[in-house]
Amino acid sequence: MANTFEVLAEPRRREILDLLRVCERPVGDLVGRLGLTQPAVSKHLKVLRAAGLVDVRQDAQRRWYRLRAQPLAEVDAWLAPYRQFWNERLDALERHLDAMPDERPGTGKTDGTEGI
Amino acid sequence: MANTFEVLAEPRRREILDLLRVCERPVGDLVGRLGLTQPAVSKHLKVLRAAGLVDVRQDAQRRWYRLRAQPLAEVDAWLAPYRQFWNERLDALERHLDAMPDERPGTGKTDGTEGI
DNA sequence: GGCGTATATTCCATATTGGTTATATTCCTC
DNA sequence: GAGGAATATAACCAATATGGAATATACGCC
Repeated sequence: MANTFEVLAEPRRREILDLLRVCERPVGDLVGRLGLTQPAVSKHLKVLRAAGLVDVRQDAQRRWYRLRAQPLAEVDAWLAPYRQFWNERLDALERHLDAMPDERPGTGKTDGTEGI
Repeated sequence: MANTFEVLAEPRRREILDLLRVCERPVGDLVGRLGLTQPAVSKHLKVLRAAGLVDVRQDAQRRWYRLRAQPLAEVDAWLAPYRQFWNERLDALERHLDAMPDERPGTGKTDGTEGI
């Protein structure tokens, strides 16, 4: 496993991250909210820990899990060049609309700078 | 499958997307660049197509595959709330470093307290 | 030290996936 | 219409991940 993308592929693990984004939580809390058995949750947490996506803090028998979002930056970085790509699509739509006979809702200004 | 995250979990599929981001390509081209067998590539393309991540255009026997980045916006949307999160961390680190008495690494001070 | 709680780990059965080989389909060219 | 190129599909195998039940471990408390 070890790869962030694979780790995120599991819906349950994304749920766990979503929960941990709100606050630090012990395993039992996650078990209750996810409707999974305790071993299943522990296993997912192990995977998340191995990927550096969560951190543990031990407090007696309880272990508080905390989000570490940093590895998600890797995903974000991979996504970055694509972002421009899907913006292009939107821009194309926009240009298309702009190119239409000047029927802009709102401003009637035509200063000629909109083609940029 | 069908879920964008799961589809992206495969390194080979991300490679395919990376290649298609550059330009539209026929299957054979991908086969050559990935060093995979043709059936393997076709399977990945099928998965990508099912997920709406690529589009096909038929031209005689050749099929040109093209990127459709839109589903990646879904991933981006999931990532959004986390983005703030990892910025916080960096900011915290920055504040931490700023708050330190001028003990920046590289100042040559050797009082032996840095092994923390 | 024994007990109960909270969590991790092991073992097992099942399911899915990615790859390979072989075959089918589609379309062009001769 | 026969042959060949480009791609898709089918059948099969090996590897792996997931979930559950049972068990082990760690810790605080009495």
